[in-house]
Amino acid sequence: MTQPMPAVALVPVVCVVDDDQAVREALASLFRSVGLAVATFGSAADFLARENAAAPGCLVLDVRLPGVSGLDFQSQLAAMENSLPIVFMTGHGDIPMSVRAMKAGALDFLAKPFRDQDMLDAVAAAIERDAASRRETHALSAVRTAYASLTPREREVMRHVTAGLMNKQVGALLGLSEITVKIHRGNVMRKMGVRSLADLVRHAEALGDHTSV
Amino acid sequence: MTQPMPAVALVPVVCVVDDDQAVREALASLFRSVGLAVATFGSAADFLARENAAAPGCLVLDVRLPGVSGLDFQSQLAAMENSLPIVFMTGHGDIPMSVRAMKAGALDFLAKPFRDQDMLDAVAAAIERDAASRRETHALSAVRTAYASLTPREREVMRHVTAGLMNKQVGALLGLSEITVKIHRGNVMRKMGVRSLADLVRHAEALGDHTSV
DNA sequence: GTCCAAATCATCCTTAGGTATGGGCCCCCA
DNA sequence: TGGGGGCCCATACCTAAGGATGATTTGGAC
Repeated sequence: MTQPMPAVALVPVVCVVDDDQAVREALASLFRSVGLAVATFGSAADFLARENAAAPGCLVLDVRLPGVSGLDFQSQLAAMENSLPIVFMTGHGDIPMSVRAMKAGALDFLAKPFRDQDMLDAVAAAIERDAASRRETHALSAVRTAYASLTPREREVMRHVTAGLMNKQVGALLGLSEITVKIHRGNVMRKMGVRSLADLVRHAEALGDHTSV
Repeated sequence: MTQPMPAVALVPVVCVVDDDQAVREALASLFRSVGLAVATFGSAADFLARENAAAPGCLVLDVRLPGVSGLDFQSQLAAMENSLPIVFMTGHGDIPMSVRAMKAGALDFLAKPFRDQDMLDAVAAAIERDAASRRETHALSAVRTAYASLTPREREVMRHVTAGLMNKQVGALLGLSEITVKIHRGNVMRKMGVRSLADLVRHAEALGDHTSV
């Protein structure tokens, strides 16, 4: 369906999942009319089996799907840490359904028939959110990689240093001399790629928000 | 600083706003049956004029209200920075209405008739969110107060110091001698109530997340 | 005019942090 | 049986940071 083009990997793709081919084609035409790349799928399984699964963009999902429901599929995607923003659409939805989807993190929930512009607005917002999410994830991944290169001892020292303790206090806590703490601390600064304690604290906070909590 | 507040101020209150007195009484009875404090209002204006407006809790709001709609009222509350979580209910709602409410931050949106337990669950979740929000706000208010006591110069120094610059670099940027920067820096540490640069950086981050963005 | 807070700078001293050099111990793996 | 990595410690030296004391200038409040 899509050509293996690595260069296109950074172009946001609107993934349309609907069992009605006419709907898929209509939506694909709509999105292409505003210059968006589109990939269409007839089922959740087809979507999961797609190539270029790491591509940015968003997911336009019919609530009623063959096999698994759109809401359950949303839960599955969340469980597998797929953070692609979802725009739901439905022809026979009700309020509890839409509320459940929104509470589960859906970006929008459109009842058919919807105006084309509403769908385009929702998709544009979803793509923007995905881009922001990816920027944040990308920035964090570098910090994670650096942190992974630390030895256990260095991580202990980093934890206490970013907590505001002095080298001598860290040494007392860990049963080390202040000199050794200094060495570990220097290694931490070098491996984490920071040149100031302020930056190290910020990196530690970014890691803590996603790992230890 | 403030007058001693009555102990009831810390008990979460469920504020019910509905123009139908029968609905108000039924909901009040429901909430009281599980030990919750309740206050009922026949209109948005009545709610805004309520006493003890700073009490924690949540808001149970009918979408259809006399005068202003529940959704517009939600926007008004957000504009006046009232962060009380809102549980909507409606007898004649539709999906776009519920989606708009959820996107605007509503905690839940229940279509009448709803099960009592669903309402109780929604209110319990809303109260919990409010409590968490107030804990965070309370922790931040102390930092804000401390920051407000800084002089303009001290804030500049704090900004550069938390950015990771050395005293001499700050001095060069601000056209000051390193000695002066040290004095300002010491004042910042004292006024902000921190004893380590790490804590100062964290406080600066907490402030920045809510003030500069 | 006087008082005070803010802002500025200086000297002196102490502590803390950073780096370099050198060495020792232990464990795993080629 | 090496070598390497992790971990530990020491001396030495330099820079950075923090605090104390003293002082000046400026601008606004009383």
